[in-house]
Amino acid sequence: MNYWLFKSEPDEYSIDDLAAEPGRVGRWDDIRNYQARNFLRDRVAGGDCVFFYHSSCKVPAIVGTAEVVRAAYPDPAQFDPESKYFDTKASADRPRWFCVDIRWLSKFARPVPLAEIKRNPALAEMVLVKQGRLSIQPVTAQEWKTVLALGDM
DNA sequence: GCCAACGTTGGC
DNA sequence: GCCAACGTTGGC
Repeated sequence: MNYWLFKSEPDEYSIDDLAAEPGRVGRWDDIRNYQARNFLRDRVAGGDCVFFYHSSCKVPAIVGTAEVVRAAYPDPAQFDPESKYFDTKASADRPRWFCVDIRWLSKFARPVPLAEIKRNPALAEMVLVKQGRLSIQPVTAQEWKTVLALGDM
């Protein structure tokens, strides 16, 4: 069982949008960054736990949790000529982009802002702190526990 | 809206 | 096979 952090712009898809899905299950798609793609395709597995992070907004923060209910499968948008995520170099037998399904688990009583994470010595090694601009990233079990305690009190 | 970090692309 | 250009991401 692994821990992850998934970033999403709340204007596009927020944790409340996930909670509003049928069965609270939503598709995590539109990933078009190779590092993120590789994690998604090769490492993210069913049953893994996910921090839901709101990016590119007023207060970037970890806002809740989800679980992976379906491991990587080809992102349908890459095959759809009408989609802005259409990719001419992708084919059914050689898909380039992948997505997973996740289920809403919790929304924090209190979001844990990026600024606070950066100040916390216990979280100094988080990929979120060390490397920006990565929308799918691993989280350690210790980091998971620490952030949960901060947000879910 | 600027620009920095990262991986891929493509000209040579 | 080098490396500059480019696309994506995302904090500020």
